[in-house]
Amino acid sequence: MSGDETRWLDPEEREAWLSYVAATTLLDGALDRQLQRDAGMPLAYYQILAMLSEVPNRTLRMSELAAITQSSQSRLSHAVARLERRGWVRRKPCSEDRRSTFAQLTEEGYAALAAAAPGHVGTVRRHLFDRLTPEQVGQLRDISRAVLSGLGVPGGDARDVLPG
Amino acid sequence: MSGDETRWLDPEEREAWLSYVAATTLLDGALDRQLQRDAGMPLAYYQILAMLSEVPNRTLRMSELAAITQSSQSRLSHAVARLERRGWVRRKPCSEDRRSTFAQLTEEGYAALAAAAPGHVGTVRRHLFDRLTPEQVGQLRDISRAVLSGLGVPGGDARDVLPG
DNA sequence: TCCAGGATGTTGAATGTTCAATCGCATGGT
DNA sequence: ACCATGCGATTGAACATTCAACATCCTGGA
Repeated sequence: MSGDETRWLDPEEREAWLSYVAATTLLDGALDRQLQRDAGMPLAYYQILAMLSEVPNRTLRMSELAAITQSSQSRLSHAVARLERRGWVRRKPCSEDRRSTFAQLTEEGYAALAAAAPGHVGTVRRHLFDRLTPEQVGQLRDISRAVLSGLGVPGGDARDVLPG
Repeated sequence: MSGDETRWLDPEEREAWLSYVAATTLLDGALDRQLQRDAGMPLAYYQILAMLSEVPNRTLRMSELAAITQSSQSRLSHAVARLERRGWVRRKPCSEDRRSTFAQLTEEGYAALAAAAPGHVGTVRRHLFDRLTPEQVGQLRDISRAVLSGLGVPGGDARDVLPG
């Protein structure tokens, strides 16, 4: 608002930032390409299916699904529409609150997820966890949580990848 | 190739992974929205302008610019086309190798970048560095570099944000 | 010299995401 | 009971990215 008091990044921060940006961009791209190539879906869709797969009845309200996948409602709505066309997800109206819609993973959707999971997890492992020490895994978790707490997300947990 | 030997994520890895995915997704979204709102450009375009701004003559070959911004050539070509329409970047042919094209930051582009930089850096600081200890900044750099080394990127450096 | 193969860059179509507007429904206050 | 307000979800248009195909040019070897 008033004077020019921008605090620029110091050299340590700058290096960390550049490495971080490059690493996340490339990692994201690698995961996306692997899934697109081997399973015909982008990473965002895999995450939707994965979240649904781990929940009772494989069903969630659209708004809950949006929250758990860090997606806007609009984005999720478009995504579920496309997943529905592929037969991987089914919409069902909610009788208690008729504004709500349930999204349910179909059998075909579960099968597609189960087929995609090993390749996806393998890629995550190869590109990320195989290169980190156990200490670094903990550090990554703590750093991520610190960022989340600044974006209005409680330190709670969630689910992904596949059920046990 | 043979039996089902998928190594799933253990609980530590799983937690780290879920936190990481949520944090990067939300951080990316926050940075993108801030820039779009305050400067009318997505983060990817900011990074293109920032890289050009820190290089002699504010000029790079398209392929170099693609490499330094972790972008595919196609993506960069589309992006530069749009930046050119806005008057922020100019293309120039390369006489030594006529397959190549130079991309040069215009004065207007530099002005747009300079106007956008304080808000962008402020957002990075608020959402990321203000929440990390100095140790964690170093950890983040090391983790990112470990990932980069597994994706065919040398541990070298690069530039971003703005020149000094 | 000639040409095969690789490098550089662009293009169009298909796909995915964002933004703003909108619709129907629920809730709480009067 | 009424209605203002806000929530849940969807839609269409604009925007951005990916993928495959293409055009152009360089390079090295026969």
